[in-house]
Amino acid sequence: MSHQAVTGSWVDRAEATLAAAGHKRGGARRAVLELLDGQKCALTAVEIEDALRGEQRRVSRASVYRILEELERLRLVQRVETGQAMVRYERVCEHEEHHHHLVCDSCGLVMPFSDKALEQAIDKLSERVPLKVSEHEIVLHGACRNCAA
Amino acid sequence: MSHQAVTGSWVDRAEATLAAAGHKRGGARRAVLELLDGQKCALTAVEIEDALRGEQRRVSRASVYRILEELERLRLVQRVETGQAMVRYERVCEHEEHHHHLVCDSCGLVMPFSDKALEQAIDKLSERVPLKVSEHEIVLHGACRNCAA
DNA sequence: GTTCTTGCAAAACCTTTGCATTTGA
DNA sequence: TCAAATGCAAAGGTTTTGCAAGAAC
Repeated sequence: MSHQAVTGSWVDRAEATLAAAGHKRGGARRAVLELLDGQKCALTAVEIEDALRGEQRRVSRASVYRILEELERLRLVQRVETGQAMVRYERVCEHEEHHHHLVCDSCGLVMPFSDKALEQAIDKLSERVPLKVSEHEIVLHGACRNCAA
Repeated sequence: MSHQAVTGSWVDRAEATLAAAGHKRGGARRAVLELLDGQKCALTAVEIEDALRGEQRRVSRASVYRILEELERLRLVQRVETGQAMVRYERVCEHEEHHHHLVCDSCGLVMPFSDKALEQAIDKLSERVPLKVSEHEIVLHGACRNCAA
C-alpha cells in the first residue's frame, strides 16, 4: 500500500499547504509541483526550467527560484548540496523513507540511497550535540560504476 | 602527544607537498596556509581574504581561489558545503580525527563534531553502494544554543 | 478590487579566467 | 633565465530583485 492511498499525492498536500499559507493557485507553480512529484532524485533550478520548457509549460527562471524558495520554506521541498556549484531540490514526502545522496564527481550523476544504521547513528548523536537539530544531509562522493571502470 | 611532534606542522607538510608537486613558494600562499592552520573550522574564500587583509598580508580574491583550488587538488584542504551559498574550506590533517559540521540556520554559526558510530555506519554502507566512495560529507542543520533559546 | 503570481530585465553575488607583472629557483 | 605566483580587471554562471502585467479569489 502506497502512502498516496492514505494521504493523497504530494502535489495535493503541497497545494493544500500552500492554500493554508495564503497562496493562490498558479499555473507555473503547479507545473513545478508536478514535475518534482515525478522525480526520483533532486533537480537544479535550471534542470527544472529546461524540463518544463519542453514538456508542460514554460516557466521563467525567476519563477522557478521563487517557487522553490517558498516550497522550501513550507518544508515541501528540501535543498540538496552536492558540491556541484548549483543547489538541487527535491520534494519532501512525509511517509517516505528518508534518503541521502551519492554523487559521482567524475560525471555528475546523483543517486539516492538510504540506510537505517546511518539514520540511527544520526538520531543518537543529534541528542548529544550543541545544536537543536532539525535536519541533516549526507553526501557520499566518489566514482560511479561507469566512471570507476 | 600531538601529531605535530611526529610529523611536523600542517603548514610544513603542505609546503613539502607543494614543492614535490613542482610549486615554488609564494607569500600569498604562505599567508593562506598559516591562516588555515590556525582555524578551528572551515572558512569561505571571502572570510580568508578579509582575515588576511587586516592581519598578515593582503591577498587578492583570485589568488585565494587559485590557492584553495590547488590545495584541494593536493588534498591538503577539503571543501565543506554548508548550504550557505558559499563554499567553505578547511585544512586536512592526516592524523586528525575525521569531523563533520553543525550549521545554525539562524545565525550561520558553523561548528565541528565527530562521532565514531557515524563513521562506522558510513564505512559499512560505503561497501554496499553503487559508487566507489572516496569521501563523505555530513551536515546537521538546526538552531545553536543561542538561537534556540 | 485586492492580493498573489508571473515574466522580463537588470542587478547582485560568488567564482573563474586572461593578461601583465613580479618573484622564486 | 624560465616557470610559477600574484594582482587586477573582466567574464561566467547562478541566484535574487524591481517592476509591470496578468490571474486568482
